Amino acid sequence: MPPTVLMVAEKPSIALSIATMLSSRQMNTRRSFLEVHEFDGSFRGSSVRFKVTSVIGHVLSIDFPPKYQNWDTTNPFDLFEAPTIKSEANPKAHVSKHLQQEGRGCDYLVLWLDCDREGENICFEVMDIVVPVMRRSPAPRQQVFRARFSAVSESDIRTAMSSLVEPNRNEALAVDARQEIDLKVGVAFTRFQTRYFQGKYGNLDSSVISYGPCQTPTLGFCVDRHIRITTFSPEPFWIVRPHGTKSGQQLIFEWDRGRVFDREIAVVFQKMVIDAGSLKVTAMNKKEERKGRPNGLNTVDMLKVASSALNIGPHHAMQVAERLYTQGYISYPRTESTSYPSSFDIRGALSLQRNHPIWGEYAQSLIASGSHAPKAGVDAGDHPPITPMRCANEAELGGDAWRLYEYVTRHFLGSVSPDCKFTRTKVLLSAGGEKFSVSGRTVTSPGFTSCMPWLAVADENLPTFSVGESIRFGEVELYQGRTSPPDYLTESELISLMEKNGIGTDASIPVHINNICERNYAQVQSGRRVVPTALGITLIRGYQCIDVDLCLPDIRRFIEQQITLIAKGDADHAAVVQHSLQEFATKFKYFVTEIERMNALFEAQFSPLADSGRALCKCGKCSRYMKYISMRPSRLYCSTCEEVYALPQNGQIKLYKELTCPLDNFELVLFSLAGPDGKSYPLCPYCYNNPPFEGGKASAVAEAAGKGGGMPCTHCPHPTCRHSMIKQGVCACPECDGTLVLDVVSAPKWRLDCNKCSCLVYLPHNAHRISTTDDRCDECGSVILEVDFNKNTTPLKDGTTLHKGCVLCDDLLHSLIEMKHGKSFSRRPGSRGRGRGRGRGRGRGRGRGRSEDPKMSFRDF
DNA sequence: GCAAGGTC
Repeated sequence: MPPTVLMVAEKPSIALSIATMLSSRQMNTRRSFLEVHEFDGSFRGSSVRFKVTSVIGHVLSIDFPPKYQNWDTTNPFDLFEAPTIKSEANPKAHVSKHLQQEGRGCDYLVLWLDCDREGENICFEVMDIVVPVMRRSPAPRQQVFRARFSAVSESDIRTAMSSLVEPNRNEALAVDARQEIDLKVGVAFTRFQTRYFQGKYGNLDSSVISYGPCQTPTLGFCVDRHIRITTFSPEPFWIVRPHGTKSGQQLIFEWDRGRVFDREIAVVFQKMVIDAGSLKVTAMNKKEERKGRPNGLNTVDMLKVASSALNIGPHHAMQVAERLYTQGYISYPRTESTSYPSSFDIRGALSLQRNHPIWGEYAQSLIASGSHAPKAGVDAGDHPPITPMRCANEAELGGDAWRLYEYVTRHFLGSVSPDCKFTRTKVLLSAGGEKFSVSGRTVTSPGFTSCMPWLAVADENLPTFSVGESIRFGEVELYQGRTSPPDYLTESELISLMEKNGIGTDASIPVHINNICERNYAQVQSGRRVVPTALGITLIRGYQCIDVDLCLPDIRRFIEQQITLIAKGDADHAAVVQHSLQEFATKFKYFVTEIERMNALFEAQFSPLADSGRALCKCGKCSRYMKYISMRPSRLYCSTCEEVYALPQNGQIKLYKELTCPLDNFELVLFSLAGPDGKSYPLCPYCYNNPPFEGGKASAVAEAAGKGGGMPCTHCPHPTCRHSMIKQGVCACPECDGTLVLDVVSAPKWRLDCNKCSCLVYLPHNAHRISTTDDRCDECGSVILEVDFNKNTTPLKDGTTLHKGCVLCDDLLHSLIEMKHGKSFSRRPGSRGRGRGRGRGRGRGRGRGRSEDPKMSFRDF
């Protein structure tokens, strides 16, 4: 067996390119969790087996340990000093397992991650996983190499392969530092603000009042513009405008002073001009000018055009572009570069378009002309600019995909076309000592504007003038205008501002814009203008009152500049993190002490919880009605106790028959998800927020109830309450480790709902009543159901309606059930007489502790 | 329920 070299790229597409190039297309591709391309070759003088695969971006992502996940018990300030953990970023993709499998026993590891800081960081994630499982070689031999390439081109890849280096730990550490700072700062501020303001106001309409060093300055830009608009006071101005006719053409001469803001002065100028009687031509100049062809197209520019010209938002534009890419219509759509690599085959790319019904002829003319040097542009060292890779027509792509493809193609054609050339003629004139001008232009060669007609330069005809000539004018108009406020930022302008200020990256800019919209801080309105909401404005004005740094782009710059010290090796990772966090912790502390100033702004804008919502159910502590606040996040508020009770989201909440929880006397509510298959379950507002059975496995049950920590009755291990999982649970879910619970309000389409996943089991639908009993099935241990069939439709022989049986083992019942959102629902063989009886009826009351998992399950088998 | 960064 020859030695093996494992090579890892940042994404599957690059692994494929690298393998294709290095193997001269002679590789075998197999599919594990991700694709692996194998071929034989030579490495450092010996014959080896190459395996090329990839990760999918970061393998790991940073978070706080579980102990710090509880919003109630964690003081946000403690987060600054809390430990952090890294866990698999996307557990479903099994990237870590994939790397271990492919790395086991390998002799060399070559890292082909993108050549930026994030890529360098991923190198170390990969090394941490792969190195421990590699074949151990004699001590001094280097086993891990870094390939540095500036483009995914054959020449670059081969050069990189022959000049391998070592991964750069400092750059990786810089990213680690950014991750930790972003996490701690973002989460601390977010949790504090959310708790503080949601505990006071009922109409904020956002599930979370988030803060982040990118999203908040992004919102800041929008609110800045809003403030400029609302504080704008228009001013009148005046312009002296002589009108004249020359060779039968009407002309308006342009005043050299532009605008004058004092009417009396403007009147004086007007009189001087009128008194002069005519305009004298003082000079004429004629210049060749050009409008430059565009650079190669990068992501940010594509997003800007998509938003401003195609009315496609950045988020959607990226989705469309990615689909075009995976279908082979355009090149990789995420790049910062606007310069074509020297190896780029412009002729070939043009050739692909030569038969296109719309621009085929134009492409042919470019090929024929033989001159198509693009502008220099910027090479960011990542991917080439976005270009078409296949010829396509509207019928094939349709809708937004076609419009985006058309733009990409026209932009490409434009970028390899000549500039647009025109002649500008400017005539200078004077009258009464005041200077005027009039200009015209004639396009001499449209160049790239032929295929990008929206950028075309229009001809402006001008009659012939000669120096010294006098032009009699007709009216000398005193035009009055008013300065007008700027408009809200267009999405495209916002992207430019973010890019200019280093907020986000090409990939994350659309995410940040999306974030501020999702949090109801801003809305994209007509003309794709980003208009901040009352919530967004109030937040930013609040930061401006307390600590303006918090919403300025400088906050991101500060972090970037700090971590650059690490990347360059000028400062120690731990020292920089420590110092930055200290700075932010101080800001956080100050923010907390001054929050009342921000609150004053909220008070003027939003309604207190006590005035919000409608009375719904009674509090178990004070027996008064609590208010249900339907605004996001929906919750219950007891104004007597001044307590907020969280509820499950995105469904309906109703009072549940005025039933009360035996543990705390709170009235139960019923939660239902929308739709015909939306499950519903009862919950006690108090227990939901304070799961009663603490310690041991019972708290694991509460935790399992979902990320919000809420514990509805369908998870409650109460032994005798008729709404508990113990009383209403029937059997284990066949799809997950949850329990199927009778949905008590599902009549007439009776069913069991899993208390964890979306699995549903429809019971006989012609039943008058279905209920759980205290009996269990002898065969499988499931709870016996009692079904009272409808008199007219009963399937029972003698017309009787009452039937008891097990949903799994009773032939009649099992034949009448139907499963939704699950694969199969049947009794597993060989289960007779085991296990199933435990749990039910053995739970104990709140606080007394439990020793046994009350959940019924098949899993013990 | 929380950040920002990769990528699908």
